[in-house]
Amino acid sequence: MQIDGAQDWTHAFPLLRQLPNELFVQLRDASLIVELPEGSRIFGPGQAPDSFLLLLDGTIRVQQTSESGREIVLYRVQAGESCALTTACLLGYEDYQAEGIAETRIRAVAMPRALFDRLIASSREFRQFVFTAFSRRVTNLFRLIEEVAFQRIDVRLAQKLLELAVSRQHIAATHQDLANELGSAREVISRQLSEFARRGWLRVARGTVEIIDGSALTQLARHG
Amino acid sequence: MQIDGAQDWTHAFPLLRQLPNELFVQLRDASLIVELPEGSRIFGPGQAPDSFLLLLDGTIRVQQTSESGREIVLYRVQAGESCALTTACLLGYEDYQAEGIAETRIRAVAMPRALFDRLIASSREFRQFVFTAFSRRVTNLFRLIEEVAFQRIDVRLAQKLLELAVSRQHIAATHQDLANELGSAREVISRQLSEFARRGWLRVARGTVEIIDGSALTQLARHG
DNA sequence: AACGGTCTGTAACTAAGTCACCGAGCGGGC
DNA sequence: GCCCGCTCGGTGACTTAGTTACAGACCGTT
Repeated sequence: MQIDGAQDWTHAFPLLRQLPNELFVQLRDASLIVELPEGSRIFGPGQAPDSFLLLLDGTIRVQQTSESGREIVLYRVQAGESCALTTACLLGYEDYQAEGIAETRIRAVAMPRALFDRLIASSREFRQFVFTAFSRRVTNLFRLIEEVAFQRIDVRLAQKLLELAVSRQHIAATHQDLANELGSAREVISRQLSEFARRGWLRVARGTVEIIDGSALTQLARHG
Repeated sequence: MQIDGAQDWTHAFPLLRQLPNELFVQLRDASLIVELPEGSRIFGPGQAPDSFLLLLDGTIRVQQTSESGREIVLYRVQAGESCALTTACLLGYEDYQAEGIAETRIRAVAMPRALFDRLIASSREFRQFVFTAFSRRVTNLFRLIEEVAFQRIDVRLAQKLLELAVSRQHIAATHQDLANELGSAREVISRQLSEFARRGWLRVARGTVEIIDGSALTQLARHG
């Protein structure tokens, strides 16, 4: 089965194409494509989602803010992934909330709750899809807890810089941005960056970090 | 529908009694009751579960250990709850692991994976049960991350002491135990306890903490 | 060129974690 | 009882992380 033109968003979710024909049609027809500008708050205090989201384009940053204003990024949802975890949580058990922010302009399929339930009920493939996404997220949350609790900040910063660099050398982020990623404080990050710069591993300029010696960072990141 | 005698474990899970008769019978017949002594490792490096657990009696402690040997308790599974999160994770996406330890002698229903899948597929009630458990756990993980990242250790210790006390005054735990609960270090906990004792909030003896002024602890616990 | 906002640097301080060591308490074996 | 060994807790010196309170640099706008 093929769907053509503007309607065909299903290429982004190969797994869903394995659905039985009937369900596939339901999914295509009952789902809504939503677009949101960069910076939108997708969910969080005051803005609970009423549907299950499949992200087509863009990235969603899920983060938490403390009373004192410090932030930490919990995870990101990329194109081709579902917002399973947070969505299901917010749908299922209202109580406490993380915040989902569109990091870029995003396009997503919003699946009504009833359809989500029907799909879970009727498709082994869809269940697999959802549970795999869940478990990957939870795995990462476990890792995050371990890192926040036990890992040194210089190691975590090195990891994060490498993660943000991905083959580029320039990272566009303020020290505050990096602190928010790690749940640390700006001054702490500034000091660490100065130290890295002193060792010749990188250069800092207003709003950017340029990686010079990636392998040194990699070594530190692996608990060097 | 009623089941009598030794077989009837379903009273612990009222929700499951709402299942359609046919499924209920399947569940009862295909599930196995397992018993494990205190201290057993239920899952973790080297011991993955092959079934979904519903806990009838006892508590399971889910924790993580760092390279350096420091530990942190992620959550506990109590009687009447499912091990949904970790189980599903370990089943779904093998990679990283927390460790599940029987804190007491435990009795649980082990549901084969195939049955779990069948129940998810066929029962709205069961889906609700599983997803609610999931979302509650994830909510708590989010809270844990926030606390580890942003909360002062004295506040966290006060919270933990109150949680462990639950209307009793005596807590049987070594300083190391308390440190493991919070993902902190023994010396840090010892110092905090000394300080609490100095203020007359509690008394410490080898292996126990006796709470004297619960309200002072409560006040601190609420970020006093 | 002046201005206001954002971003970064710095110093002094507190909190948390680490390291190394010691001694107290406790239980078992004799 | 007494000794031995182990667990548990206390302590001081030190490092790392986070906080507070600034000051100054940078940048786009007017």
